[in-house]
Amino acid sequence: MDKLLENINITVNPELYLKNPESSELGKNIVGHGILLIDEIGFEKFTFKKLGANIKSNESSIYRYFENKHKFLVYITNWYWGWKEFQLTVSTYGISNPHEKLLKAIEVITHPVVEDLRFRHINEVTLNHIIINESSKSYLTKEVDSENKEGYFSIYKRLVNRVSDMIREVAPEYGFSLSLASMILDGALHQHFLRDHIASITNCNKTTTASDYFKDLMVKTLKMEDNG
Amino acid sequence: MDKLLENINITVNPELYLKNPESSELGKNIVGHGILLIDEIGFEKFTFKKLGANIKSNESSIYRYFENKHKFLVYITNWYWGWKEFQLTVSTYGISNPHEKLLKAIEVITHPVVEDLRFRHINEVTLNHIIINESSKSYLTKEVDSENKEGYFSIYKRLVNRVSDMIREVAPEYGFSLSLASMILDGALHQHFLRDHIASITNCNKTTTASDYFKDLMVKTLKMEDNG
DNA sequence: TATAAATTAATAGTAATACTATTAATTTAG
DNA sequence: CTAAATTAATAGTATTACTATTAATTTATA
Repeated sequence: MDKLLENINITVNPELYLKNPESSELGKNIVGHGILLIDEIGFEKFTFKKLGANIKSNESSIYRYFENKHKFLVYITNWYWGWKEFQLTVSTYGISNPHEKLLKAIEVITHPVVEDLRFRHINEVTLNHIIINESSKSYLTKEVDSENKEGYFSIYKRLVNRVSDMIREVAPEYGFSLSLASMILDGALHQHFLRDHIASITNCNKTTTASDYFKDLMVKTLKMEDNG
Repeated sequence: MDKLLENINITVNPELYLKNPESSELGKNIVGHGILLIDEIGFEKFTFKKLGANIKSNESSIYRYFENKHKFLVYITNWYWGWKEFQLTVSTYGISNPHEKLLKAIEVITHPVVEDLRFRHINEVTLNHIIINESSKSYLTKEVDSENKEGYFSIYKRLVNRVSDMIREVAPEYGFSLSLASMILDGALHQHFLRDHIASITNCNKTTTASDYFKDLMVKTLKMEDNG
């Protein structure tokens, strides 16, 4: 399988860019250093001018790739969820037991990210920080309905559906598989945020992980302990 | 009890304003119309200049009350959670059965908001929209740690703790009461958002409510059906 | 009721943001 | 080798998010 996975690349909705950033060195630099800069100064203070200075390129050159910083954020968010979906597919592929499969999926979603060397221009750990701290700003906008129609969130929706399907395989009679799946994706990010910044209102920390919490929640909600 | 409740007002951290907006007509106008304007155009496009035009007052007059629009958002978010905490206290006050009490709390948190005529300058239904769509922007910032120290989120944290306490009364052996409580508060907002904008990844709608989902989740997670 | 104090309004100004437009220089492709 | 495509550089604009100053109005109190 190794060889097969080497030349994987994550496909992102072409609506999100003017020129595919994967198609040139400058493009990869924009994405790679854009991620580092957003993590450093936050999305509000992030501008293409600053990014241009950062990569010793020009503001206007970046505008040839992305229309504005909002689309840039949606782009990297899509990339992240595409990457997660890929990991989910690979790591649950061989598992036939539905219980085991679902728990593995929860693990992939809730565990801290580690660097993926196959994508050298992207630092996935930093990207994960951005997803935790900034990604909700990509959909909490007045344009969410039109952007949803344009398919800006389709990768994320597909991922929720995959998890929902796994839930239904374990508990066909459970009526809230979509809500549970979407809550786990969002909730995991939220718990990670609280652990790092408002620790007094979460039980998640280094020893008790978010994975532990969500696996326990899943087992109890779907009554998985009885017939595993 | 009615008389007692008539002159309630919600106390918000004075760090958040320069002059208490409750102390004058202009101040109440700023808050009341600020809420309507944010709901109308979104927080990103909201400016004090536009709000000034809206209430036929001057931009600089608004700056006498609030340092910037971020503090304004934190202020109205605090007001909202203070108001919710008050509702929670009142509606669970007489209930001695812990199961019943917790389910009532979940209901208060997850049910759609209705207007509270005791606060005439604030439209709570609109404010609830803002909490769903914009409130996470009040803490997803680079300043979250220092603002947390200054007590910007203390009302919210107190509310999470109250719910967590109720959870522990029902299930003392459950180890994730804080995470569960914080997830319900955040998750309820998220499910409401999805219902309104990305409906394909939630089971919540007019007939199956977010309340139904979260109550079911609570009952199963804490095994409340066995010994209620 | 006069007058001082406090509040509110109005005007002007600034650095930065989020772009667009144009032209020049460089690279790449057939 | 030349045309096309890409990238860089420069300049410009409306808006944002404020600050500072002064004037007008309201309110409190002696």
